[in-house]
Amino acid sequence: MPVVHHPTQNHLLSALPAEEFGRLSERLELVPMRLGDALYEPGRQLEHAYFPISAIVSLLYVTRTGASSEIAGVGPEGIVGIPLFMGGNTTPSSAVVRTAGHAYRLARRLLAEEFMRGGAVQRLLLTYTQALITQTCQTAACNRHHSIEQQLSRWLLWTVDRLPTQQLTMTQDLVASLLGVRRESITEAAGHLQQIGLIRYRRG
Amino acid sequence: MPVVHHPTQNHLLSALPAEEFGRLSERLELVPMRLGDALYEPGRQLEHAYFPISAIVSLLYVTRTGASSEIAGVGPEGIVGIPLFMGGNTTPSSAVVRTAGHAYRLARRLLAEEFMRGGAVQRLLLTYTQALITQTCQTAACNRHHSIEQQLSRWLLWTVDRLPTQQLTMTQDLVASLLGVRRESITEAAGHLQQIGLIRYRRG
DNA sequence: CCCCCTATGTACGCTAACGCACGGACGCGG
DNA sequence: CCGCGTCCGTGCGTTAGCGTACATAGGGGG
Repeated sequence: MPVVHHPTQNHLLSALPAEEFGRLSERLELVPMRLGDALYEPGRQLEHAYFPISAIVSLLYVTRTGASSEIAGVGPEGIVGIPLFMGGNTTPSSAVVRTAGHAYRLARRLLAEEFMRGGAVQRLLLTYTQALITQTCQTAACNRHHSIEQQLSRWLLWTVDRLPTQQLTMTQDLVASLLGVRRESITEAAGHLQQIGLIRYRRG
Repeated sequence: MPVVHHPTQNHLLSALPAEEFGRLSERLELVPMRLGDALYEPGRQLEHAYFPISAIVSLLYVTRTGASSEIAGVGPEGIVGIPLFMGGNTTPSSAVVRTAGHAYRLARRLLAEEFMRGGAVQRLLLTYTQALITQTCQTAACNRHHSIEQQLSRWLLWTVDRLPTQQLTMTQDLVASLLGVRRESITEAAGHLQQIGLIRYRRG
């Protein structure tokens, strides 16, 4: 099967054969994503799918009492908006931009049409969905069994794998609310990781 | 769209139109499922999908150190073997029979073929997959934020919803290993639930 | 250059859950 | 009816993480 690479930084898009990519490329809009932007909120109708280029997006599950936790993350390797082609038009989780950057945006109807053709687009999206399921399973297991320091480490490794540099700008407060723990616990864990020389950081 | 009900206790199968169900019904094998049977183990190639009728199956994620936790459950409303049509032929989780009963079994190739036709089978399977994702998200969030008693309650409610009677035969030890907690913690939580009159139980 | 806002560090008591150890009780098989 | 294995209850001490409160420190704007 011919796999052609295109000048796109999103791995899903660049793995598409020329034909499919050609159909889609005219419909893709390049949009900026600012830190904290909420792409989806639970219950709301989804209107677009997003293919991150340089941005990273968190899928958050927020309980009725306001406690939240990150279920999974999506970077340039994936797509935000899986429910659009899986069936429901809403999602139980919200999607928040965790690292600013850009993404290609595609309207709901166009994605659904292309998915229904059943070609490479469908196959790629389903495979990625399977990978995302795997990620949520890991998250669930980590939430039960691992210490905060372990979870922070996992989170950091996952994140720098998706960044151009090894540097990351983010407050401890934000990390804490993503992991669903106290800010002070992050201070402690990050302090320890720094002390044993695995990371360096300063304000911000 | 015509939805015809068939003499099948599996909700996915009975929601199929007559044509699709007809094609599949000859290929379905009725198999018994005993408590503790391992349908899948991580890394192993999957050979069959299972449509539970009366049985309930746990999807477990087991860490390298042996600690495990239930990611999701599958009863008569669903199917075990989602990776078969999503792409990968292996799964990161294992599947274990948690309540004995029966299921219809379908060979990998046949399920894939039917899925590729893109009709009602595909639509139903994808919608169910979306539902399962939702369930795993909830599990992840519960694992982080809720007490053991809350999680036990959720688990019990989910389970009796999928049983013919309100009765459930299971050792505390097994429940504990599913939830990924100590057996003693279950004793305590179950004892309290009994004390305030929400449940009754005895040995087994 | 200084001030203030925000982010980070630290300390203390509290609770949920853990690990371990053991006592007791139910119920099945002989 | 008796014994024994399995399952359930309980009681320790220990620990990770929480909630709260408050003390520093960096750094951008006036």
